[in-house]
Amino acid sequence: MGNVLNWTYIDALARYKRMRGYNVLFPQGWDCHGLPTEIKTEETYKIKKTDLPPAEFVKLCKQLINKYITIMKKAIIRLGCSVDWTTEYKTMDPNYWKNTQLSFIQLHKKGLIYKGTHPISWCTSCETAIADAEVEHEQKEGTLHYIKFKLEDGSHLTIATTRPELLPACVTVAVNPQDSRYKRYIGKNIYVPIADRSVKIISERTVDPDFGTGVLMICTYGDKADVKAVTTHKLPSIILIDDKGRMNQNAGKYAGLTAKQAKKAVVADLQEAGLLEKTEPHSQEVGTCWRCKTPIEILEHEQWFMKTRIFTEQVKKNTHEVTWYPDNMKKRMIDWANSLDWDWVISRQRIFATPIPIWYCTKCNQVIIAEPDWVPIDPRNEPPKTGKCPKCGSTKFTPETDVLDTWFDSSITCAVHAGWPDNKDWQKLFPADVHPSGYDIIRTWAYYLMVRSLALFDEKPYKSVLINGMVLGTDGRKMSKSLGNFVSTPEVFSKYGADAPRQWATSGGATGSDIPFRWEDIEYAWRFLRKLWNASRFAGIHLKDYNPNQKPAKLELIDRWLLSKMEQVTQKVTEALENCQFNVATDEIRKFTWHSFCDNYLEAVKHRLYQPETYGNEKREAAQSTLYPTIYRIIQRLAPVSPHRPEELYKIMFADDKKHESIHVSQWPTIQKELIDDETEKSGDLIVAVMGEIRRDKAENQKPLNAPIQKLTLYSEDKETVEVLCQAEEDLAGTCKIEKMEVILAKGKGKELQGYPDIHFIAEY
RNA sequence: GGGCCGGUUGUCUAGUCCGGUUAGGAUGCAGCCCUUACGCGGCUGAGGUCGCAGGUUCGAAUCCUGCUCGGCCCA
Repeated sequence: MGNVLNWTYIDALARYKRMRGYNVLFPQGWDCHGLPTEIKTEETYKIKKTDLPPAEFVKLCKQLINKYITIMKKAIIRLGCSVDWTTEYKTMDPNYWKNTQLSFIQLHKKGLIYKGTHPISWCTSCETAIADAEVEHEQKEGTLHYIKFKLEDGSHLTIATTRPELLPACVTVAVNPQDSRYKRYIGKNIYVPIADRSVKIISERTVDPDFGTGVLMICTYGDKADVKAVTTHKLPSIILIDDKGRMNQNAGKYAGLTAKQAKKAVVADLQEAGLLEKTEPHSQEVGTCWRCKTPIEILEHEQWFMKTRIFTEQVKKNTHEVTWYPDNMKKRMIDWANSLDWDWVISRQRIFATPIPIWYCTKCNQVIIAEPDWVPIDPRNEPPKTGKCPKCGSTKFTPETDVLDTWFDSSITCAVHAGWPDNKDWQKLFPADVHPSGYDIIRTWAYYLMVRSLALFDEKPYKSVLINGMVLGTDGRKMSKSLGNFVSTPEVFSKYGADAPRQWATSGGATGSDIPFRWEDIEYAWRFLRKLWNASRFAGIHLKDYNPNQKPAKLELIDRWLLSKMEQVTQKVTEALENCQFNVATDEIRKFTWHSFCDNYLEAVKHRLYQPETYGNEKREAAQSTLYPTIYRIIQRLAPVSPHRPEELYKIMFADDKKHESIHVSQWPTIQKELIDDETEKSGDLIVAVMGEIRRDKAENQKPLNAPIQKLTLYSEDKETVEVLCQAEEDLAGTCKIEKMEVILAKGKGKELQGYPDIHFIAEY
């Protein structure tokens, strides 16, 4: 149902803008690459990606993702999204990843892409980098070792660690600046045993004084906190462990041992030196490989980077220039940009992704980057088109086997949709007017689009961002298959069609907020549509002999009341949609339709419609010429949110007269100011209040609603009020079955009219 | 630990930016009603110290401060 939410937002906006006369470009692309697809493929075919050649594995990934695209496309069409399917593309198609590679080459030329080392999570058993999403966390029993670190004055501090084998990689010792026990040691040197060198004690407020002794050793790298500390304090890194999990030459005499063996040896040596104070059992959360459960190591590896931090100020400036719906979401982007510690790591050690168009000369190590006219190209299958190394002339090359981060594909979508790089005039459609997104990916999609667009084109990628929240299950938690609070979209569609869930999506909460899934809300939307259908059917019966082009009839107060309200509501709905306040728009349409129109107006004119012989044909025509534009207006305003039912009604009731191909290309109503009149609305409200009061009175007296009232006497001391009541006497009497009615300019007698202390009445049955 | 969002009737939610309406709607609950569109309906009613404590103001759900409890994202 999450897709229903975000797709409804986009489609409602597209349909609304189309009715406002815009030639809306509504493209659709499928983001295919990435880890989830690889994992799903492995699960589905019960294989490991290393079991077969990369090209074969990619083929399976494609098959699988195509299957899901078919399903999703069906759902989008079923939802009624007005996508222009001629624009459809998939990021895994060479035609698309050609663009991704081209953008890589351009950025490389601009000097914005470089290679550098970076800490990454690594599985020493699978010998591969793994993404954060692949790291599982499990509770493990370990041992906390208390180790003495000597100070220059001969005293010592004791640190607690679960990984004594990392002592040779200890780059600093940290204490909390608030900790009165250790404050005075900050800046002093301390001697690291085993490593046989001194480090400086630093102040770090993330150190928990209650853990162990409150003194923490920072190693490269024991955990993510170490990575963070190294970055913030600009510390060196000493990598101890190799890709297979063995100690390297940095471990000195422990080189060649496994981490486990090394731990044993180090502990024995510490004990011998009298530096091991004590040990105690300790339960801790350990990151493990999702596939083989081996504890992960954080190692440094060479990666490709894009320079992003140099754009931070520009990103912030442009973010402020973008309109955010809702506005507070821009903070997430600003905070994110401010918090970035390092540049964007764009390489991935994976298979199903856009290849990095790079080769290395086997002889002289020269880096060869593809020329713009070579792409799309997969270095894993093809040598560089020059044939020989430009530096040494060698003809042997090693391909770059790393691939690009999926976000490198999707961070050029705004430009690609506009026609870049093939259409010369792509800048006409760039920046995009709207970028739709869930708030959970502002830090990725919205951010990467911005930074890439600034780097490539020196221009922001979008003028506005439309944010949708998450769909919550009936238990109030984010809806997901694993939590078991999942409701499938086809199930909802089969029970209620598409229009009702769309209304649920727009009315479930303010734009950008999470909305809970509730069957009751879908049902309400469905009942509303049925109500509209029945009201239209009723109107249709009475409009059979109505000619929209006939000369306008003289309207009664209640007619003018409805038309004035209709204009006001149209104005409110228009403003709401202009600001992407879909909930406000939907509420206004529903309230007007159900209450003002159905409950009050229709009931108030039935007598005129059914009995022209009593009330006169002119009054029937007045009702007709109010009904007709009102229903048209209702379905027009509803069309962007719930497109199907309004279209059906349009075809039945209006198409012959209005002659648009569809209601969705009809012109959005402009406000007819001459119909708005505050006095009329006030007077009409009074008449509606009297009708309500009579209903109440009948209910209190246990009378049926159509029970006749022999005589109704209304009292008011206000002359204008009396005039208004007299003016609507016939509609009042006709609606409430009042046989004789009297309005008296005098002090009140009888019951008070609710909300009008000046008006009293007596009903005689 | 950092950031953001939220706490409004039994339940879900609008309103908060820009202070003043009888705090709106839905659902649930109770009562009544065959009313020439709709009983898959209509009418009527009950239900709220707007998280807590201060402050600003003639006036606070709304602005400010602190606290508290949830949720999400990032560490």
